[in-house]
Amino acid sequence: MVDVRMNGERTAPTLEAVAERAGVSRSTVSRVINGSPKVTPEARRAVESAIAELGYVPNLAARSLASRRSHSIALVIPEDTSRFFSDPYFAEVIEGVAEYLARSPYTLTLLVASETDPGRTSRYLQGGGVDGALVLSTHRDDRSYVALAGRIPLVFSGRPMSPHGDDAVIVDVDNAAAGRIATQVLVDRGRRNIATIAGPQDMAAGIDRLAGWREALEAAGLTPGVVEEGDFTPSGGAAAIVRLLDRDPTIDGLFVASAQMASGALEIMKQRGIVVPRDVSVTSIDNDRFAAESDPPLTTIEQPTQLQGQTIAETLVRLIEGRPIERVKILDVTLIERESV
Amino acid sequence: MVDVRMNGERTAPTLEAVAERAGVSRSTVSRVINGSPKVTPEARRAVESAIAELGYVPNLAARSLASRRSHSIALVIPEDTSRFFSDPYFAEVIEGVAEYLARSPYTLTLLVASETDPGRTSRYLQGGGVDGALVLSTHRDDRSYVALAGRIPLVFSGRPMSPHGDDAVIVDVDNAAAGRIATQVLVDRGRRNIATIAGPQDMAAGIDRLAGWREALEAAGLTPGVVEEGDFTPSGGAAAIVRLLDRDPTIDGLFVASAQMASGALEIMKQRGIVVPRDVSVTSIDNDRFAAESDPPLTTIEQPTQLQGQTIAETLVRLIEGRPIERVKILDVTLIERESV
DNA sequence: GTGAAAGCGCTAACAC
DNA sequence: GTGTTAGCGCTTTCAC
Repeated sequence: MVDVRMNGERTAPTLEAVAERAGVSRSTVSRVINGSPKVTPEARRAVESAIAELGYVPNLAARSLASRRSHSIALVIPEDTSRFFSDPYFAEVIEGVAEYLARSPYTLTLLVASETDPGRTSRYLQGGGVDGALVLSTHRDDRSYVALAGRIPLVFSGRPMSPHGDDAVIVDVDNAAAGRIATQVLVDRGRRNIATIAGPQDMAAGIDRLAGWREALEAAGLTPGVVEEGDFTPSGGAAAIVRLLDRDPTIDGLFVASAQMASGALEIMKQRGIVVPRDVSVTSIDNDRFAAESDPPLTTIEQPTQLQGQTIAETLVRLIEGRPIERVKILDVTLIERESV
Repeated sequence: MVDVRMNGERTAPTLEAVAERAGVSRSTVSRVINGSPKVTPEARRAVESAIAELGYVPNLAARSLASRRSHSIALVIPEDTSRFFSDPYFAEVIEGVAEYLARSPYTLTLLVASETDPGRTSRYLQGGGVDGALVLSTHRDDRSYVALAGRIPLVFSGRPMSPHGDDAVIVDVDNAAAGRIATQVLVDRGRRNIATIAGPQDMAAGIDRLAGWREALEAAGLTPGVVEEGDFTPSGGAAAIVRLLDRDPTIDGLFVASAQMASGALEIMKQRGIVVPRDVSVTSIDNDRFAAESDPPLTTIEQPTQLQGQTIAETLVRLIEGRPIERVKILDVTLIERESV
């Protein structure tokens, strides 16, 4: 039987067409496609050539309807798009995720969360289109994602801010240690009036890094210097240092919670004739281009960003497949020494 | 009847459960979900509250299997991930796409093309998981995508390099005009020995911009200066200007095919004591942070990047829905005047 | 306006 | 190892 249509519209070949052509049943075709070992070499070859001749491609919807798994996972992009793309951190996480998944049968889908209709994203995720999702934590209200965790496999990159039960799966870097180590460097350099430009206090990373700064100071028996909050961006850092110097022009040490903010702060300090590190020693977090290209280059904390990406991906896949996981995994950070202290 | 399982595993409520609870048929539920007008207000309310009470979410796989449309479109990310994220151009295109789609029933999926298995991406796209795809053109071999155009709705952002029939749908900016205008500025400033750092000659944008430069020079009766090729990145631009000055240190005008390359070139020129624009006038293409933050700020060509994103999205949606489209759409560019000429 | 019935294209027991 | 038989959860004619 030949497929003839009045309008010439071609229909994509189905698994059934492959079966007919190869002279086997649909089950056998399905087995070949899914790599089952229970197929004789002859049958396999017959099916494979039928597939090639027909240019057959399995229908994903049918497959996942029947098997109840899509073999695709989502990485939700919750921030406004422009911030997401301008922050090298996200790019590295994604690289790690993509790298891990390339070696797995899972496809990565970056889901741009609609700001206009937040429910839409969560509906999509619950609709079975993906087997699970990766959520990069943000300051935004992440309650809806936390709630989702009970319905589909979910892994958070960074601790979510919303109250989450003891069941949220989280991969985070040791932000408190990062703050502590970066501050300790300042202490070790003999700095005594150590201020900080903290990250947003509605983000876990912002809170934990500030806590680390405070801990290091207390451990050293020093009085914490002034604190100003920035939004993790260069301009936020610039604005923060202005306020900070207004409040206390006598600081001799400064811990900045992100390299982006530090680069903004450094520029203002240069304008004001403050020489780093002669007048003020500066340390930061993130080993990205902002840290390497600032003037002077920053002594900073490197987070294993790509590893974090790989780890959230691996954890999610294990979660989906029911294999054992660590519910909370904290990754270690490293000190990178440069000229800013 | 109550859903009781030995293992306590909860099953997602189906459309049928909603129908039962609302006391209507499955068809009616389906009509409500899909916004059909042929439902009485009472039936609609009954269904809606049943949906809310059950927390029902339609199964996407089943829906698209039955309706043969997924209401989701893919934006294929073909470049290596890191380049993709470091280029502000892509971010802006995506913003445009996301903005348009937010107002439509379509969901955007960024598909990270697997380098290890190129066929995988194209199989995914053919598998019916998406109704169509957006492809950002690259220097990479894009033959596989061009071929795909015959099988699923596809819109190219930028002219693909591979031979494409007269049926490829393309949205591009007027790169030739961009090159012409940027070069004309140099001519108007009285520059006579005008060189260029061209983009990669295996990318349409690189080729067209170089052609524009040449056209402007010929129209002005000037002999084209030296040409060096860069890879659109700052370091590529730096390397190119070194070679270029080696070949001809007497240039008084320079057209650079991307702001990123121009920022790299500017740095080298500064190092060598070449003062811009006193010694050499420079123009470029792209109005991004590289153009605005370079020293001096660049006179450059602004491409309507976000509009391009909106346009490719709109074109694809129209294509999917069988509405009329312009097969090739060329967007106009604008001159931005700053201090580099 | 509403319901019944017939699939969409595939996987997954189960029997052979 | 292979085929047969049921669905997966939804949309969609087609009668009513």
